[in-house]
Amino acid sequence: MSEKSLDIIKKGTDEIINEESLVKKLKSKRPLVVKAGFDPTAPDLHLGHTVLLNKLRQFQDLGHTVIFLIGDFTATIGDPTGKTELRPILSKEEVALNAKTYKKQVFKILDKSKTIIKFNSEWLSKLSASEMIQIIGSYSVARMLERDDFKKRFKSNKNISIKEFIYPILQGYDSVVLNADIELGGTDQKFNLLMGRHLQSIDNSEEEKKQVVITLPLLEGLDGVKKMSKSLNNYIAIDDSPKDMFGKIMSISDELMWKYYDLLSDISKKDLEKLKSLAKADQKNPRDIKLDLGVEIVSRFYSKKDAEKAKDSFLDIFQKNNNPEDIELIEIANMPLPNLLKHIGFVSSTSEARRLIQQKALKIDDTIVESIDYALTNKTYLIKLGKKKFIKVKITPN
RNA sequence: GGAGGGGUACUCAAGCGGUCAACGAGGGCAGACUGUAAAUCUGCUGGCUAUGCCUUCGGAGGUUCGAAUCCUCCCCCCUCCA
Repeated sequence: MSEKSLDIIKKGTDEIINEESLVKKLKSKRPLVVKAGFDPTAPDLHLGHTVLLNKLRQFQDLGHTVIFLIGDFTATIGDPTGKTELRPILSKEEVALNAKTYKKQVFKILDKSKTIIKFNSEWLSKLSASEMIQIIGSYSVARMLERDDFKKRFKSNKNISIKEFIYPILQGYDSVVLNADIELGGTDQKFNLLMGRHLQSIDNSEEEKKQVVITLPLLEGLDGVKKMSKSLNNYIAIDDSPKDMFGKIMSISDELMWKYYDLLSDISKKDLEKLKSLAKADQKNPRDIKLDLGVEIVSRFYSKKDAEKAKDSFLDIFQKNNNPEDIELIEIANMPLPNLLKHIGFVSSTSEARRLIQQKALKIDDTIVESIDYALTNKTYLIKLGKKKFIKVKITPN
């Protein structure tokens, strides 16, 4: 192992437990088993996931094997992290379908030849009750309550299901089964990741038996406060079109931009500091720095050309206030405006459409619509709702 | 098993027989200002065939001219005791 590979691994991590052990493992020269768990729901990968995926990719490039673990069994329990709601249990078919989507998206980043996809139902669903009890018996309630989330809920008299105690234990047990050398996860997963170490060392407490835990910073979503996630709808999906991706990046706050640079861009710490000071000294407009970030990120998932195009189109629409040139055209039968807006999916109810019209958010052919009763005739119209939604509608006779 | 407290819209949280589609805060959306940034100001924030109608206050019944508000049963959460 070279010093360099350790540097690569360490870059952008939050914590490594423990580093000494990591060095030892890397020195062994054998391909290490690097595990990371994923939820079988919500297969829409977003930039938050890419922080982790990029790190996995680095391990692959250094010759190690990644186990992409789909927690189809544990998902039926519900991870206590953050929100408490129990998730709906997915059918086998749904899980398979989601896994397929994962594969499609995840190999935009990971090296297929060095990735093993596993489902933890493979072994967890076969555990007998006594085996299960044996495993969970190795941990105590007191230690469970060390976990911040549990501690808080316990203190404020919120419900904690016993089931939730089992989740981290099973996740840790996955590491035992897979013989994981290293497990990666977000900082919010630290407790769960450490559980792997605990379980791996029950029979043999040598440090070498334990997986190295590497936590990565969480990426805040577009709101700049909460973790990027699909359920909060504050995410930039890997699958977003170049335009959408670019637009979303431009909508983040300046403050958040630096974090995105740090976690998502290839820029060196030094260059980043330089950019920051330039911005601070008013020598460079933060907006332009953000434009560059947009181009860099979009380029990663599409081509440089696509990224530049997205940028140009962005500037054209929002700086020069032009309409995009490639607006979709649909044919539709004539109907009252609120219904039409609902029909084309711009709003979820006619009531919402009415409200928006009253608030002057609707433009037809670049003119604000003043009345809900505005009637369309058999022509083609350019409809703009809010700042972002455009569509051309050709009204056909009923 | 016993005693008590509680379940209200996306979240928190008022209301405790009519004026409640439900105060307030947060969030979200739209408008103004801008750099689709932040900050700020304004409005909106159940649905519909829409100045009216329909459905919401854990669930099911009931009392009443009228219920989120009262009664009965059930479900769930919390606290204390066992």
